[in-house]
Amino acid sequence: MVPNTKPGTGGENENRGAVHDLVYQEIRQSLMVGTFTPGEKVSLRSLAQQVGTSLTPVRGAVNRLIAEGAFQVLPNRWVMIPAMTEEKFDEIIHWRIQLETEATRRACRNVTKGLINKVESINRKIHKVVEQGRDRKDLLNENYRFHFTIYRDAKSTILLPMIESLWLQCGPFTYYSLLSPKDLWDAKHHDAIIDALKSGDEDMAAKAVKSDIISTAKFLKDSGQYTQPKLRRVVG
Amino acid sequence: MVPNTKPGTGGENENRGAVHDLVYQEIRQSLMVGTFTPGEKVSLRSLAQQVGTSLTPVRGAVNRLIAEGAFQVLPNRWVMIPAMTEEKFDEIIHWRIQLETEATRRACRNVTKGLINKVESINRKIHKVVEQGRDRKDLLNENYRFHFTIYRDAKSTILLPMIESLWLQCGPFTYYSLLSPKDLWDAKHHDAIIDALKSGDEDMAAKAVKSDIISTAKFLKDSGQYTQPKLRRVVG
DNA sequence: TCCAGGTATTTGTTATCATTTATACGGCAT
DNA sequence: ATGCCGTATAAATGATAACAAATACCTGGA
Repeated sequence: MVPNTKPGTGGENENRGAVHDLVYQEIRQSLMVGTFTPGEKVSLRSLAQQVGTSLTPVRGAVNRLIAEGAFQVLPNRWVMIPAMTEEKFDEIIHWRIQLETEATRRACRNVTKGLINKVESINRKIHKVVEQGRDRKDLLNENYRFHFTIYRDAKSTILLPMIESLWLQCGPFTYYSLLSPKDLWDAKHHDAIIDALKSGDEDMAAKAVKSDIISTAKFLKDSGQYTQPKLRRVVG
Repeated sequence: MVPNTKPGTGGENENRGAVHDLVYQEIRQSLMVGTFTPGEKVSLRSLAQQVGTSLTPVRGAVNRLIAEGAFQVLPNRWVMIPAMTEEKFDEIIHWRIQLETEATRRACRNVTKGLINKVESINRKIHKVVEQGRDRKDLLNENYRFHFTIYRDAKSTILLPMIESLWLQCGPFTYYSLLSPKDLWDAKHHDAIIDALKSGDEDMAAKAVKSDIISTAKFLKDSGQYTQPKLRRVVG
């Protein structure tokens, strides 16, 4: 984060006119990586202080995240990370299966060598991280990259935002469930997905993705808890 | 729209603290009712002038609408009403069927006399408007109310926003297709939906909703055109 | 007549300030 | 000691101004 320049001051940042996008990405990343806990309240001012800009771009980013379901507005007009319930989680998983299998099918139909290479590369990295043990944040990021690299090739402006929204809605919960180290999540279905992409068999690809989602969901449900802390202030 | 009060001026409006919501509703209404045409560019300042506020609340509303897919951001950072293509339309219809049948099923499961009364009342109004001829704007509004009165009773924070988004994305196109007066759209499947709700038969309800969506979509595809004008300035 | 370059206008973006509203804290009465 | 009321603090919200970039327009030359 660069700006916070006075109105008149030129500001020595390239890529001007996109600060709220950077803020959006930063908050989104924080959501995916456990900086916020479900049920936690956040204030625009603390976010602004965190990212080092004024409120304006933060408001833009937060508004977008609210519309995407990542944040929730309380009657007080305060913003919080939605709590997760089992019912909600099951519903999200249900629609993730519907939408993501279809996206995978479409990606399968116009599969290219480039896609294969990209997902194989990402998958290698995932396996390496899993073997080496820790670093769950990287795991979450790479898992996201793995799936959305495929979904993007579905070339659908309808599907992609809906899937993104669903991921965003279970992002914080996912991280906190992953914290409980009973088992270690491995990306064991990823290879099946890649094989299906290689063979161009969309039924197989859809089945593999479904298995991946279900097994990950089961893993989360086993290790996660729906009780939400509601403690923790975001900054000082 | 009331405000545009100078910072110091008190401003004699009730319901303060929700201006951007009003703006959102107003723009949304405009989208549903044909004030904007697919492919048209809109500027924040003209919108602000239209609704009589400063840019700030407009920006909030527009950001939300962008996230919901109702607006689209061009590389220039300009905002436009997305154009509709046949492929996109088919995809939207496909998912509308999936999501709305499920929402209807859920509403059917916890159906109440209150819901029946509400939808019957709305449906009567629709039939009256259809008989009397014109007034397409009212027709669109009441049709929206009819369906979402049901969907809201599905009590799902996951489903409802997704369905809203899909409606919003085909809103402007819907109106413009409705302009071509080859036939007149009638709500002929609404009665079947109501009957199904009354009997609590969720399979029947789902089937009725699916028929409604398909027939409405067919109507739009017959009368509508995907070519988008791209003319028209929003105001002076 | 058509094209190029420069200026003016439009538009988005951000920062700042004023206002309002809701929560939190502290004192008073019971 | 506990509950209620008034003040203080913190929060979102809206308006405005300054800036940057892109577009539109206008002028001059070929």
